[in-house]
Amino acid sequence: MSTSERLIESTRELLWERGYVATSPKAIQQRAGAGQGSMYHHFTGKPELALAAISRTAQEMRAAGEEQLSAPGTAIERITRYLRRERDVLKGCPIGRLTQDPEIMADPTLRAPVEETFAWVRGRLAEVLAEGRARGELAATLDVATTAAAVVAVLQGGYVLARAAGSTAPFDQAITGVLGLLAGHATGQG
Amino acid sequence: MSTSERLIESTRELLWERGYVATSPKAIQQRAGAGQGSMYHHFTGKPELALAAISRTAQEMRAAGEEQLSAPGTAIERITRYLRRERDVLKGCPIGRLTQDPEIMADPTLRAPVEETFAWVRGRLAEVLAEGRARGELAATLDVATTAAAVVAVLQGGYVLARAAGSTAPFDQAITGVLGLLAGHATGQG
DNA sequence: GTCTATACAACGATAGAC
DNA sequence: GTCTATCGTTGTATAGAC
Repeated sequence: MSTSERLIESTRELLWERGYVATSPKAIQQRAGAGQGSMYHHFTGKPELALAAISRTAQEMRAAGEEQLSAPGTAIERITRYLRRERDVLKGCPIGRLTQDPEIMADPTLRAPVEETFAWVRGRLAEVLAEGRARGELAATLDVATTAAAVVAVLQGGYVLARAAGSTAPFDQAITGVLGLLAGHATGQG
Repeated sequence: MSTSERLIESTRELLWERGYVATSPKAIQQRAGAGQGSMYHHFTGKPELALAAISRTAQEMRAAGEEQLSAPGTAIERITRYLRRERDVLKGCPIGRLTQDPEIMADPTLRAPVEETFAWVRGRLAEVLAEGRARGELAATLDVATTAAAVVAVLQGGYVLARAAGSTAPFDQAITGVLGLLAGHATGQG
């Protein structure tokens, strides 16, 4: 792996573990096994490196989500697979956590991938729900946009609860809870 | 207001706006209108000051939640009032955001109030749901613990979505969404 | 109780040799 | 492309006068 690649991957890990403000160029260099000068040769500074890292993570998250949500099955099955796929729950969401970082939010360039990722997930979930509704699998009265927002919110909030508790249990409970609520809107005719 | 009080209040604001890592003693002093020596006279350092600030915020959050959840009305009405009460949505949850701060999570003393606050909210919501179920207002099949976790998660996740979007709209949608899902489990006999 | 002075490490970046 | 040296600033805290 090239030095440039190692720098980006190290930044991705550190942004996930510690966030932007708490990640220093020095820490990135050490994890990448690169020197000071090497990092500043490949990147203009911390913001440019962070943008490369965040863009890549956003891209991967979207690809992973698309994999679960475009798979065959009923809407509820696909959403269940999306919510229950293997996750590093206690590490939190690598994109969601960035919303708490003041310097990320203050920089439109760094914030854009975060904003786009959540807009995409909400839209994609709403599409899946709309398909289920159109097939008669879900109640005709179900509002797909607000339901999609609630589903993504449970995911993001589940991470918060898990980290607060120091346990994955609240995350699993929240997922089970929202799937139980959603089941009440299935027609049984999927 | 005493200097000590001003220091605690300034710390509360800064922890909310920027988090622990990104909040410096200097910034706290400036906002409080206090000098360097004055701060270190009243507190041993940043961690002790943060503990005072976090404890107070946790206490207030709990009191506010209790106010909505103990009010008269059906379970759904009380939870609706809790979820829809006025909030500084774009600032995020002052307690929830701390779960993303590496130094808060690494310090058991600072983390304890965060953990306790969410444990309390989940338990209290489960009680309200159990009351509604006992009264025949909610379906007997409803799992109160997982539903409570889902409701809190929607709240916390709603903040994340709103900050990512730079708009309160996704927060409101997520709340509307989960209340819509919950309505499907009402018996209509409350 | 509050102030100024001081200390020392870390941060984020630049300079210039190799 | 990578290294070491250097820089100015900020973070966090202590010392000691008033």
